[in-house]
Amino acid sequence: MTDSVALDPVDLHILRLLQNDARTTYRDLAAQVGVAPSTCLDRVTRLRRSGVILGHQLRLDPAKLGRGLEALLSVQVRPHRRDLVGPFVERIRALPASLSLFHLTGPDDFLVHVAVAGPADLQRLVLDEFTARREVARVETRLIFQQWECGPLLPPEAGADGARETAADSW
Amino acid sequence: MTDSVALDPVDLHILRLLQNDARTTYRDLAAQVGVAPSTCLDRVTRLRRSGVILGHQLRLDPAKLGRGLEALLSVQVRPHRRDLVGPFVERIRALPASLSLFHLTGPDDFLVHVAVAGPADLQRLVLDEFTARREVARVETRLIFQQWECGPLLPPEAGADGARETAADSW
DNA sequence: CGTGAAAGACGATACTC
DNA sequence: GAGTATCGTCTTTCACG
Repeated sequence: MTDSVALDPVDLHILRLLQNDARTTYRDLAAQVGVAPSTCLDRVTRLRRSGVILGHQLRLDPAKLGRGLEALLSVQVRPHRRDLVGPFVERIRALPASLSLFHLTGPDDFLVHVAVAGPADLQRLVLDEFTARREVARVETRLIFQQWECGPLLPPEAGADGARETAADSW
Repeated sequence: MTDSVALDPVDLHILRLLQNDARTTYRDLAAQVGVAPSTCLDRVTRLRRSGVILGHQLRLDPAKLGRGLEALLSVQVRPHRRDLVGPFVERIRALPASLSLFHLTGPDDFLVHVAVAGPADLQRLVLDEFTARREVARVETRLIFQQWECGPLLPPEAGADGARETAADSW
């Protein structure tokens, strides 16, 4: 289930192109990769079935939707027990302001990425939805100035090596 | 540019459906929304031009690509000057391990979401790409146990209200 | 601004090497 | 596993309401 999947250069090329534009047609894909369209379709189908491709997502601009202020909330849930954590997670996920939620190691248990209309909404969110809950011991709010998506996700060995295995040298 | 865009119920319905599956055909979209396929195409084209829809992205499973370990790195860049911050951002974005990068308020200036093969790679990443740089004053590493994507992003007033304006009451 | 039909393009399958 | 041909379906355009 969580096993790494064997990917050949054709798969990688396809993935790289699809990450630039997930709506590229199989014809264009085939032309750029240098194989037949049916091969592309076959590869993509296989990648979907094997779970490498989880789905297609629409990227929206929060600011254009009237959510110009984004923030990260570090949250301590105490006591950190399953019967409190489960409902907490579901509650946070259901908030319209929530974009994504992380369960982390370290002093703060959760990190919540939220998008709101402005400072007043953020204050209301923190007070009404977080600190108002008994299991929330602490909330630390950090505003997001700017945000960057990074290069396409590719296997570690993709590039030009294969020499290192588990990085057991370099000491 | 960063202005909020006026969206009618048809736009919102389309956005909600496309966020579930960005590859829904205009035909299915039309059937569910209750308008003609060509109208759907027109709306989506308009939403792309107005910048509400930034693009279509492929969601991949990092674990299936041999990147089973994800982490968040809080980074202090000191001194926090433009001539140091700019190159730092570009360097981090270019790392294969980087997924996304945030510039934040608070004691830690940046948060980096990374995906690596395992603990050894994470250690190497922190030592070679972060603490080795002179402008990086501090790095705090937190592992990601689990991660959730939250509900579709929609305008604040979408739902059932319109009563609150700037939340100036409730005190 | 939305609709409906027509033309071109695309995705998916079957067949062949 | 990869390429070619084909059919059914979808996307996209355009004139019209």
